[in-house]
Amino acid sequence: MTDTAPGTASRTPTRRYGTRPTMKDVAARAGVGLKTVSRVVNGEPGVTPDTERRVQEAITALGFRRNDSARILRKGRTASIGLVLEDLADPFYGPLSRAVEEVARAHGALLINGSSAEDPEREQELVLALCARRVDGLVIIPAGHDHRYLAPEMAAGVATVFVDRPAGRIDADAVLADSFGGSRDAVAHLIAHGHRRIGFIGDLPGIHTAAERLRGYHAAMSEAGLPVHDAWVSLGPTDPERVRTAATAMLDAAEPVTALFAGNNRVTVTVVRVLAERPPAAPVALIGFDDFELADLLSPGITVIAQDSAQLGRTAADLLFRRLDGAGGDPRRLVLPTRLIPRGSGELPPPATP
Amino acid sequence: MTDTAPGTASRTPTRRYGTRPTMKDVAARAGVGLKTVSRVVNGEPGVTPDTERRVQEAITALGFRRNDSARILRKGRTASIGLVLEDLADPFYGPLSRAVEEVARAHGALLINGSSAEDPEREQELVLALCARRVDGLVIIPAGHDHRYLAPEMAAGVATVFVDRPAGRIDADAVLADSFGGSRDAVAHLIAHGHRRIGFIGDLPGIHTAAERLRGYHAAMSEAGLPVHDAWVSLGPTDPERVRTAATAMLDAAEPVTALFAGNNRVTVTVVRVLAERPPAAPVALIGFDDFELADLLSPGITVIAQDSAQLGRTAADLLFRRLDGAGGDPRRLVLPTRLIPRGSGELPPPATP
DNA sequence: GTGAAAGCGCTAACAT
DNA sequence: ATGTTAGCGCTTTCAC
Repeated sequence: MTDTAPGTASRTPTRRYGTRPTMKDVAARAGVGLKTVSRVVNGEPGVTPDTERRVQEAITALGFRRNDSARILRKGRTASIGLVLEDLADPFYGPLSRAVEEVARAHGALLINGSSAEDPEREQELVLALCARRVDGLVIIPAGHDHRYLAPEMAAGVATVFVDRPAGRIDADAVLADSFGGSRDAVAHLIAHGHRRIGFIGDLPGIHTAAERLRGYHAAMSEAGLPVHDAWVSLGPTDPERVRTAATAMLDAAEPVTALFAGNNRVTVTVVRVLAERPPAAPVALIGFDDFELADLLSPGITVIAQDSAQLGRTAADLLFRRLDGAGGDPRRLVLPTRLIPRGSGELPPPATP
Repeated sequence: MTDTAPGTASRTPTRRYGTRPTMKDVAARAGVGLKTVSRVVNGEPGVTPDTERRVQEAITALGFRRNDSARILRKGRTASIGLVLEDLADPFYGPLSRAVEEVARAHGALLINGSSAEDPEREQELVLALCARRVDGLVIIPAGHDHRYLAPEMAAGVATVFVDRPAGRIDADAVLADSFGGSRDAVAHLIAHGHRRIGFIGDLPGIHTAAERLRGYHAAMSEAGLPVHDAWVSLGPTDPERVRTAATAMLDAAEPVTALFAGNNRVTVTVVRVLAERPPAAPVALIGFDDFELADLLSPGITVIAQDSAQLGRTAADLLFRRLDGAGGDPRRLVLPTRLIPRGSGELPPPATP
């Protein structure tokens, strides 16, 4: 890892790892003042081309790189924003975080991010760590329901925007998809295609989007004058086992559901697997909330309620930087529309009843 | 957003946003010395329960949060690592970055990440920005081919591990999947099932993995004594249009290929679409490098060469932290095995020739 | 056009 | 058990 000049028997003079040259070192080597180095490094005017060259030489010779920690300490702004999401590996959040990053980049800011793993304590821990780093702002996909711990930080000037789910017990900017409307559309679509017994398998009821989607389901059913049996609704964790059990129970009941509405992409994928294992003679209709790759290539294609997660991220980040640029006013709540994409599975009719 | 004490007509004394209380402020309010506050904040011993309580009260009353920029400046270590990848939205990198994050978290470090968008300049810009922040270490999925710009940083003690692709023109740790072996296996599998004319559609030839996969393709063909026609190989960007054109050309040629090997997940998905649009009478065999969700639910299921991207990330991060803990020695290159998962598409025979 | 001095908020080293 | 002093590497201010 260390290289020695060819023909040199002894090691090159020991260079302590972790000790980096500072502006002072560069100044000494170039024979100029500290401030002149600072000017060159930051491209400030007022330096002779000749001195600038000498400083540049010293910089490359020494391998100098400005220490941004010191700079941040002095300037107060970090040019970085924090992103806290639920799970980096969830495909729904990929486009979202990428969009946030693009906006941050356009504003010359770095992205620091972490996953809460849907754990409120971990979310708080992460958020406060980011605050200690003095990020200029935060984009949060909340896992918890009580964000009062953020009040002092926000009062101190940390701009904060919540995405996908609103903040709990605190007033803050939020950018959401229309979970209620999208779900109502989905269920109404199934009803329009003749279904009367429709099941809903959703995420944990504590999660805002899950509750909204359930509300949309109930709204569509009641608007159509249809009853909802307890056995048709299942809320819980989205692990395959739970979803599989729930779906099977609804499909094997005495009066089975003829259509299913899946509350998010993970649920949908598991339901697709369950349906694929059942006799194709009596196909079950399915609509899933969230689009996913290859949904169109399955047979039948999976009808979904699509929300644009990149748009969600972009909108949130835009709002954040507007706040950072001094935009005042009350906390805003932006709700983005969803879109029903019919692909076949949501248009299957119920089995003919004699 | 601002609240006023009830019964107070005038605004509370203007609190400048962005000005946060410091340890000095806390010390003054608690009537103790600065160092005592530091002790309490950092949980160091040597503080009376009573003074500790007074300090804690002052901390919450003032909304104090330690400024980690100052701390970092003083301590020299940032407890953060940087991750530079190609595209946060690519499903292949989700599990990888999540694994890196988990390891970082286990070591009490934060993750700062950015996407290079497969642009070498942007990669360098990002890496150097992270170095300026004095990250303790870097995990890099390189976009460029010349990483000599990193030499001064590495000499200064920034631990660096490359993942998925090796570093260019510099000696550094790398954790790779066995692209060559996996590809050879894939093509040998197709040959074993009777294919003789096999097409390869891969990524840009400058990308290390793409070159290795091409090499594996050639190795398998030549080991079987089969010729390779130029028209059977297409390397280029992975956008759908390019892949679609390449696949169509190979399939519609006078002597069409009877099987395709797709060089990565994006290519595979497009090829699947192309094949789905063609007459099902003469099915074309397909193996894809990289597994992807729902590959088993398509009909036929898609046979793939799977690499464990989470394992790749975990291994890289583990190595990084071992380096940070002082592990010396020459740069290492770790190669993780791949696994062929037969699902149907790779086992289709060539059309019967009379 | 250039540089010296002060200080950002914290921790390390040394008093008391 | 607690406080004081110095200084991390930079930017700000002001003097030359």
